[in-house]
Amino acid sequence: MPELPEVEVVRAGLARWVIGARVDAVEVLHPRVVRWHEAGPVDFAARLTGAVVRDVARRGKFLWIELDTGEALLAHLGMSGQLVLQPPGAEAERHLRVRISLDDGGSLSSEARGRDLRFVDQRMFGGLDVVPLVPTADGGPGGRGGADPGVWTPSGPWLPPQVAHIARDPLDPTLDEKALVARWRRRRTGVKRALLDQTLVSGVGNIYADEALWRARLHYARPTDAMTGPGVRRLLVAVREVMAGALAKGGTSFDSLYVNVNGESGYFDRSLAVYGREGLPCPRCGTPIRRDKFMNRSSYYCPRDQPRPRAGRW
DNA sequence: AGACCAACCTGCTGGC
DNA sequence: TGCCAGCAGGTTGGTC
Repeated sequence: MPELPEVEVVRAGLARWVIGARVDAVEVLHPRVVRWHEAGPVDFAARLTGAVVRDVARRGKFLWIELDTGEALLAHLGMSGQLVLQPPGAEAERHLRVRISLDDGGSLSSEARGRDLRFVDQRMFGGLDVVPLVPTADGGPGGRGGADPGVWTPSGPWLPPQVAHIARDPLDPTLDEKALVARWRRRRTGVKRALLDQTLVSGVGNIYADEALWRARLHYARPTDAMTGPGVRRLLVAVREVMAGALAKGGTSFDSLYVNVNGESGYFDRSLAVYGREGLPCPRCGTPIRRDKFMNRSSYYCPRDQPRPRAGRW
């Protein structure tokens, strides 16, 4: 479900409300959600209990809460995960998996005082872990530490080991665009596969890939190695435009499965040009949007603006 | 090394 | 009403 804009909205919400809070108690209601923590749920809870939140960082679709213990609570939302703040007495969500009780010691704003941080996840493709933060060669998380969505306030030069292979995202000012373009053109694959490859550029998922390809007027199967440098850069501009637009509207929600930390939906779904719009007119030319099965999922595109690839450089 | 796909889960919708 | 196929915003690990 959540792609970069949705994860960033969650990260910023957490940064706003939980920095300075102390973990009072941890309850793991479904062990599968902490399956990445090899030492098990009891150790998971013990490592968190008593820790104080220092910052909230992100790279691609991974986010982590930095703790004063030198470790971090790492989270990935998978397809259906949510991190929400609730009053402790609030009724348990149907798919509540982990409850983390926070105690602010009186230092937080009243809205966050004595809240639960809850991990809710229907399908459990997502999960939580408690991990060490290790120094990295590439100089920092690439995530954003501020409370405003997308505002660049870099955290320290360390990462959870599980995140080391994830590339920087298109909105990251320290993204090495020249190197990305070079890697992109060396790939021998289709342009949508490349967009979805988190080790090449991170944060792009099925929705924003289709939307960016529509903006750039590219068919999903266009070969990466036939693209020119300016062609790759044009596509990156389109990705940035779509993501920035989504961020400004609080992300994309088709239903209650995607919400921010306060349980509110974003409304970028109203701005989507092609995703989920099979048969509806292309906003640019009116041609009915088509849906193809591709990579075991759906690809939406305008058959007129995004014709199937032909030979030649572009 | 790089490309590609099945598997991991639950729940909802639509067709028969 | 029931059953079943198909589908959903992601990542991983395995094969080739």
